[in-house]
Amino acid sequence: MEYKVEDDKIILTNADTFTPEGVLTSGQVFRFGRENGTWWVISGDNRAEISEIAPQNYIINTENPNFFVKYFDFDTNYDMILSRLKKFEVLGPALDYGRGVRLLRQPLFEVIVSFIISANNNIPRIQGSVNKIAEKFGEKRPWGYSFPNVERLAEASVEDFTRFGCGYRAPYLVDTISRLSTTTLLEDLPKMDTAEARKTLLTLKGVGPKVADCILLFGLGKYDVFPVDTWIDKVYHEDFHGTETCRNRIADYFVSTFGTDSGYCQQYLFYYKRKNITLI
DNA sequence: TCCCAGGCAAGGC
DNA sequence: GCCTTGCATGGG
Repeated sequence: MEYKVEDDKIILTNADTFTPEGVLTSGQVFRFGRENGTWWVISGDNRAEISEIAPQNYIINTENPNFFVKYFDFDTNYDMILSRLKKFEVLGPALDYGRGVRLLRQPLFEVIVSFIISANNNIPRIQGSVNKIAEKFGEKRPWGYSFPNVERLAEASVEDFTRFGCGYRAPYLVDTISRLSTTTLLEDLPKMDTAEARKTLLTLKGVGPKVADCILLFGLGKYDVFPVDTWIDKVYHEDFHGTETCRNRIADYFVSTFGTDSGYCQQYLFYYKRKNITLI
């Protein structure tokens, strides 16, 4: 796969390890859509539109090409990751099906808010809540609304988040956003190793083991984690025939098996397990 | 009506 | 430490 950056676009050729479906509908991002064949995604204060101009050839139109090169992680070689994971026979179907999946490098604050909302929730509802947050507290742009920064979202009340459909997570959001806006945690977390960052994240309201792992994976680029939700729980019992019931121990099992490829492995398995559920 | 969704906090032991 | 319970809300 090769890419070329121009002023207002990225040109992607021989894209054998990238598809819009794979990166956008694999449950790691909540502000995206498709309009007559063209996919769009908003991250932070940036928007991109992805068009397929030929098989495995895409044009990504955006005002910030450099942001999206990093966001889509085009400098990481997925052939290497796939060849390592391919040695595990049980992963075969998931790797074939999810060949276009990549792990996005997303803005930390947006990931923390989004995944606190994700707890015991379903993806369409999460999308609704995150988009309403942007529409009420983000900056209006020609292309829509940015996701608010921490200072701006610290103005939101429990009632606001309840109105956005966040349910019982509303007070957790207010508490955690207040803490993030009055400390240097958002600057400090990226400097920590996985264990220290995880321990720190677990002190945030609304952040337990699974949400912490999602933040580490999607917002901090830590790949030695394996978020275990209800779908991965099914994978563990149905496909790996595991006997543990405690999700912490299930996560430990996967990390000890897949090491620093755990995050990638988890995303392929999650995407494959939900293959009959369409988000767009 | 019941079950489910990218689980977590709080309380009891 | 581990185990149980309550929890908002919309969709199947």
